[in-house]
Amino acid sequence: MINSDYLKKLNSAQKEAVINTDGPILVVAGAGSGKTRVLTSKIAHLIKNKKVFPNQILSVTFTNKAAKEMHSRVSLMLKSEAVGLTWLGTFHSICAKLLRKHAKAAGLNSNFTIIDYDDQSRLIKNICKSENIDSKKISPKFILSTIDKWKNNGWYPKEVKINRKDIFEKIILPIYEVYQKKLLDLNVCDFGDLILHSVNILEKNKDIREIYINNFKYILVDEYQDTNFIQSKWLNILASKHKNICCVGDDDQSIYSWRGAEIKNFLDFDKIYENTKIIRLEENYRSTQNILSVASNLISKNENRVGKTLRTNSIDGELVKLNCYRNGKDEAIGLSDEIEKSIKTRYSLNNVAILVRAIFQTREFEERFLKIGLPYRIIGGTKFYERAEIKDCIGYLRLIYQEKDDLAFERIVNNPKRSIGDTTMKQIHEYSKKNSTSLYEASHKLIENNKLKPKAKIGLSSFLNFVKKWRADLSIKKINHIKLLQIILDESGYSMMLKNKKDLENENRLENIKELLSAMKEFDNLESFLEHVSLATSIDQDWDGQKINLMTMHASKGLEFDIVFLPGWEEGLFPHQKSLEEKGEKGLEEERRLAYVGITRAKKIAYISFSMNRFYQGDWIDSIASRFIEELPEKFIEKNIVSEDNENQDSDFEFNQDFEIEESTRSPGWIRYQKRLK
DNA sequence: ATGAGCTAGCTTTTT
DNA sequence: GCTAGCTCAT
Repeated sequence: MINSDYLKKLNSAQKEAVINTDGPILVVAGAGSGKTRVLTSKIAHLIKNKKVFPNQILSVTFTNKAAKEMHSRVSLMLKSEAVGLTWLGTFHSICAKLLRKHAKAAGLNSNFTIIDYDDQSRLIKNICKSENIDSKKISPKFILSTIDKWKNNGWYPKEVKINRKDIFEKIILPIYEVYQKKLLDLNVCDFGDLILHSVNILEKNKDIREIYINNFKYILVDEYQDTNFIQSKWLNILASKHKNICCVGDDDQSIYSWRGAEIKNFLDFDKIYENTKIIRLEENYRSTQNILSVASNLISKNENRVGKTLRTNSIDGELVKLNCYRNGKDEAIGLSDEIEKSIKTRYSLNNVAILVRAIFQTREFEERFLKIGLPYRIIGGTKFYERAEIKDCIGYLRLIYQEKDDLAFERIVNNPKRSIGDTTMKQIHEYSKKNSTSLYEASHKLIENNKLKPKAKIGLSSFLNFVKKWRADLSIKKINHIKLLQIILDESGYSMMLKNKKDLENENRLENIKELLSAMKEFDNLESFLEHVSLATSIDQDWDGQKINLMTMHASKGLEFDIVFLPGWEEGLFPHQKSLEEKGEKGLEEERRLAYVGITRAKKIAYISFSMNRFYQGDWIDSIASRFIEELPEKFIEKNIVSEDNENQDSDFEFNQDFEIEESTRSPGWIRYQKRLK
């Protein structure tokens, strides 16, 4: 009975994690130990063997990608039985769903809009202006991060406990108060609100709480080490009745403390839940023994961790390679030469990754790859839905969908230009404030009352007429959301504006809009598309073709590659100076975990490198090898010493810095580059 | 209402 | 050294 197909593929620890369904369980899942397999098998097991209804299982992840991955894997196992897994999603999407059902209890309408950082920032700036707070003294960014911190602590304005040591907090608190009120007025939520309101509703309303704590017989949580206070509270409330909560995570991969994640949730799980069963997944299915040894050795330098020993049945494989370069450019050259000479023929470029600490580090490699014609893709960077042109499109759609959406109104009313400047906007704002109406409504009234300058009046009324027309297109003519956006782009003159400026950037923008239009096809209607957009950051990366992957180590979590390059291991850069300055020893440990994440992405070969000199923020700086390099176990490392200079053996190693110029100019990539020039 | 000119800041960023 | 964001002048 229990030996169903999906159980046969599991090792004993994994199986134990799957079949122990009842009571609190903490699965300590080392890198590459098959935690997603455990989670998905567990869902299958609950439905198939325990006869649990899919909608009684709450499965939470942090990213859309992870949720999608889980869903598709479960679907593969269960086929049609997986239908009805309605509560599988990210913290934010599940909270949004819950909140839409009970919006009234939080003082919202169920059609509230979820706003992003940009909108938040604009709101804060507006508030600072009207409250006469100099935004040079306290940046909106800082204000928002403080508010976010408070929300992560579960504090509404009234509940904030000011940190007396922080001189800014007492200035920020009144802003928070106004901000929070403004959000309700506008019928919008920021990301923090989704969870904060949800917790609040569950706490304050017994009837609503009962619905969910009865319904969620089983709760599964992915990446538990990344939860913050309010998220864990939310889980604790929901698990309070059945206590069948299974959290999976790896304390060694906790790299988001700066986003409010508290490993404490993970480390103290068994203190919160009596009789917690702790299961360790220590068998690694990803990396070679050598790679694993290096990673394990490094992470063992951390004090603050549960502690585990990863094993593998895999071969020792190649030693982890450690290279020193003269400068950043040489590093890029050396690395690309290695790819050309020995990697490219044996591995798919899709299985090669360069993982960096900070995103700007990718530039050096990009330049090199462009020069020698190696294809690459950058993962991360500016998010698709954060691009200006995409936000403009969404702004139009949002305003059409919801008249009250002042933030959308502000964004697009003068874009493309309709001669609506600051003066007009000020008038609209004042009117809307005085009469408590939306900006849209206020504009109407101002035109009716003939209060505007002629030029502005023409621009504004044509804009309003278009909006009215588009709304009719949507609600009366029942035009679908894709066609609607095309009409908008056409009639508003937005497309024209982009087409008229003929440069690469605008061509890119048009491309992006095309991509947006095609992404919209996945959704049935405008409403579901807008919900998706507000909770999504990127549309699926193109995995077409063979390309080297460039990304930050943060972005690489959860991924794996045959070949991994880890350049830039220099003091100041990695571990990053700021991290040490702000968080001291704790910061250092998090950086070390980041190194651990980086190394454990590699399946076959890992290359670590640093350079003696780097052009950084406009200056050449001498750099020294990262302290992490000294922590690497010599036994599993191959130092590429080209030099005969052995004098300083004790004070670490010396690398030959005298690369001959010809060496690099004769590289395969260079030759190809020369050929292309002809 | 657009652009020149200046200043500040410069880590990561699952949602 | 680069660039985003702001101010001030046109």
